[in-house]
Amino acid sequence: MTAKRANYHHGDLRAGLVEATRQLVEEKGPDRFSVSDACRAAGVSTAAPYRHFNDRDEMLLAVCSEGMERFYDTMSAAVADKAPGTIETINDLGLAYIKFATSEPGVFRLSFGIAREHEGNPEIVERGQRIYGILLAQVAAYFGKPDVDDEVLERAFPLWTMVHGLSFLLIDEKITALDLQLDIETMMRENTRRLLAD
Amino acid sequence: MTAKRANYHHGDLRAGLVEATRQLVEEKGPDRFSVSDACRAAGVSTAAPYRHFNDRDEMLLAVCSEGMERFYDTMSAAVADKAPGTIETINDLGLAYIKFATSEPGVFRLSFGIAREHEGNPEIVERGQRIYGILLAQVAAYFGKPDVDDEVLERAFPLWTMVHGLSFLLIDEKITALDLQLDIETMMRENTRRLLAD
DNA sequence: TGTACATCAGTGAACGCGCGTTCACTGATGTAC
DNA sequence: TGTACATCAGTGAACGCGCGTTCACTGATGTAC
Repeated sequence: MTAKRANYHHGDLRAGLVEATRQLVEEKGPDRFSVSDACRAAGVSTAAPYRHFNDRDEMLLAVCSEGMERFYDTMSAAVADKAPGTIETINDLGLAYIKFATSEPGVFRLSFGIAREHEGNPEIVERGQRIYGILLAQVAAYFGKPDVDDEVLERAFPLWTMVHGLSFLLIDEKITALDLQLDIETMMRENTRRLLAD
Repeated sequence: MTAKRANYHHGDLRAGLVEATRQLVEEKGPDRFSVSDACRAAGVSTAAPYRHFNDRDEMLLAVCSEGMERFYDTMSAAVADKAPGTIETINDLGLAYIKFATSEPGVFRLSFGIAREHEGNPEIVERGQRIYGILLAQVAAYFGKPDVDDEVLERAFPLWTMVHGLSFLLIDEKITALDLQLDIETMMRENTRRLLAD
């Protein structure tokens, strides 16, 4: 009874639902997530979310948004305290990208994959830009440029495609399916170097 | 009435349903496809597919399998009649990959993205290997190797990650979302070259 | 400090919907005689 | 060539299910007096 009384008001149901949603997105993928599942996980009635979200999609949006913030923090941390604009630092940034993708594939998909629903959402777009900005700044530093110019954009982009492609190949298990033996770290180091060469 | 009578037996409903499924996969994505939708599109009752498929997933599997065959043909055609093992040919192969992904994003996702359902399906795995084999053969030729050895595997893989990543960035519209101006062909040519250099 | 009251987060039941799949059936077609 | 019959691809109705969302409600909490 005390338990029941204590739970009538949840405390922070919004956060609880976002966390439940995040976990379900990881378990089942963004498309298989259901509001009912999240309610079950959070231990509330199926009507409860509508005090905090307009609809199902807003719940996913919240997970996406928080996920991207976490992604930004991870990426920032990967370059903090390191010599800016070196191949090693840029490579570490790429490895951080891949690590996030493989440790939170559901959130990664939601943020960097199909996002029909959030397409053009300015908050999401802005977060994406800030994350990409970390790479741009490093590549600018590598080429000794004070600003991000066209050359920096041209040289940074292929680095993104490589870690992005590798992330998807890993989380979609293509590498194990094709039974490819490869040392990700070595592969990354060599090819980050190649992509930055002339 | 003639029409009705003519349609009672469909002729080739299996093919009709696969094509309807393929179109729906393109329109809505593999996850939003429904059997009912496909039946509506093919103009048959919802029970009809079960004469040709065991369940919903087998319909998607058929689309995936046929899609991969088409993908293989496209990739083969991209290198046929071209000097094997040159940067240009390898680059053309990459461009063909990207072109397939962008022209049939639904099928591409079904074949090269999340494929939980078809994971480990030997037919699908074999088709994947054959497709990747085209690249491996070209890279072996580039390095003047008679067979695919470890070095070939190491050098081919980053080429795959690049086109794979670029494909997803294109079909998920990350490039337009971040408002990146870039010439795909130039970007590809330069970086295929870089990835094949020492 | 104690009481009355406004607020509003969560309930529980219900809604209409589209889904995947099953079922007994029907009628077009091909084949044997 | 004409007829009887077996085959089996497609029908139409129904099933149980879980979904997203709405609704009038309830009861815990904070605040004014």
